[in-house]
Amino acid sequence: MRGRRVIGDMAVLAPDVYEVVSQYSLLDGLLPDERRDFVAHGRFRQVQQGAYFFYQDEPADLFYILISGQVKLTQLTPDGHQVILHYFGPGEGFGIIVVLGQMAYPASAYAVEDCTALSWDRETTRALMRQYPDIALNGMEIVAQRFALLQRRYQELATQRVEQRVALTLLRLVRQFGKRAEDGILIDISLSRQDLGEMAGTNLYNVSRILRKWEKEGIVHIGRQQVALCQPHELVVIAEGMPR
Amino acid sequence: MRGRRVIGDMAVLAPDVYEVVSQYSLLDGLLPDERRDFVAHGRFRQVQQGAYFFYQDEPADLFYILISGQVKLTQLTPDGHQVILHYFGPGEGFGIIVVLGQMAYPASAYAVEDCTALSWDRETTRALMRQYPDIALNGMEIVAQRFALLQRRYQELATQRVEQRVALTLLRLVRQFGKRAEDGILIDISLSRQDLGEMAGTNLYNVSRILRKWEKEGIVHIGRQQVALCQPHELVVIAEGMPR
DNA sequence: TCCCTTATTTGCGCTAACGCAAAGATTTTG
DNA sequence: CAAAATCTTTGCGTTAGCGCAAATAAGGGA
Repeated sequence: MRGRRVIGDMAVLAPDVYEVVSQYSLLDGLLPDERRDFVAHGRFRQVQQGAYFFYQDEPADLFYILISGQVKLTQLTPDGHQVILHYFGPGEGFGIIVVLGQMAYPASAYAVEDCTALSWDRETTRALMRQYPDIALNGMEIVAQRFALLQRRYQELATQRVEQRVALTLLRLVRQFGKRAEDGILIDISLSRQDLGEMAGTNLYNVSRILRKWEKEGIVHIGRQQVALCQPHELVVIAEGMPR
Repeated sequence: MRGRRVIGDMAVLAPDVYEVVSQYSLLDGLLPDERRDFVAHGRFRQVQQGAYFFYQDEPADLFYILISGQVKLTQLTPDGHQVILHYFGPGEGFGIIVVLGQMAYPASAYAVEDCTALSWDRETTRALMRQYPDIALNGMEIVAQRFALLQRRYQELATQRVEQRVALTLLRLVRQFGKRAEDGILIDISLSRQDLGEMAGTNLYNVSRILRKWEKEGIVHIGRQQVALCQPHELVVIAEGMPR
């Protein structure tokens, strides 16, 4: 992140911010000037590592597009269990689904690293969607994709066993956060066994046992809070098949 | 359903059809004439019991609002497991989330009973949303609610045990399809033990055992393909609490 | 550098849940 | 009305997965 100057409520942003936001598929089909208008309505916000963009059950009044950093979307159950619904990286939007309703955030957004983001409030978003209907339509498409993904994860949780779900979780994360490394493709986020458990619907003990087994089979390389895939194809086999 | 006359591609519909559709929250904030315009663009379709409105993986080109009957939204896994994502009753829309994207239906829509519905194709829907931006905004809200519901079910599946999930499933169904009856509140859809299992993420044997236990405790009345709740509050207790 | 905190591994016992099989009940069909 | 089909119940053996406990490893800060 480079600097910014604030003029009234709006932010005149460094060029790279515009780059990141305007490439988000929410703005597909808009002209450069329209994109600039959209970005100019966003308010700049920084959230430190370990802090929250918003909390579950709080009124949903802002949606965000992440510029830099990583965000974890979590849900806490009344009995203290936590579930990780999604990780977001730069250029992805979150809160977008709920900001238009009069509802509360159904989940909390936690800054895994120091983050910068732009935010838009409900009324601004509504106004922008009225002015540029493409934004609303693109929004629907983004939501549809996230919905389909969640449905699929629901189905997996209902029908697949733990080992397959961990494999599926890793494969999804590697598509989103994979970076080439010497020892395979590294999932470039801080990811504890606990985190993986909360994503795959199990506990840290099982995750540890499974990763350990895969490590011995040469399928993955694991370290503290990180996983790298050495033989992704083997994971695909595990994720799909495996007689029950 | 009363009669209909088809003029070109559009349907001039009996008043009760207009009633059902125009009360759907998708049309909130529209004037009666605008609602009529929207409804007039819908195409009438009948689907017999046991047939499908659409199949999973087929291109998503139509969305529907159900006029009469019941629809089950299901997903089939590669290894043959079925999951029930949702039941729809009259006045509810389905396929609405995906029709705007270029995606395939992520699930199949099965007619549990003889059904009648109106449908709109992608281009018509886009055009109507451009013309009446409220429709797009309402659509976002509907989607947001369905999304929050699915997230919650995901979380339940990940953290609650089977008995609680069955209780939660029944409580949700009773809110949607509950009808007063002599022996309590009947869930007025055809609902086998298998169906309940596919909703709650378990198998028919466990569902049978659990319902049987509750029957003996006087909490529910069960029959072939049906469930009535006698003491809903007891179910709430089971759904929430229960030390692990 | 050492200490403290946090993350990971692994053994172990336990039980919730699975799923076959077979019998019983209810509905549909010919 | 009998036979077939479908749905439900229940016994029973099995096991996948849970979660405590305790040891080990790896950072991070003073």
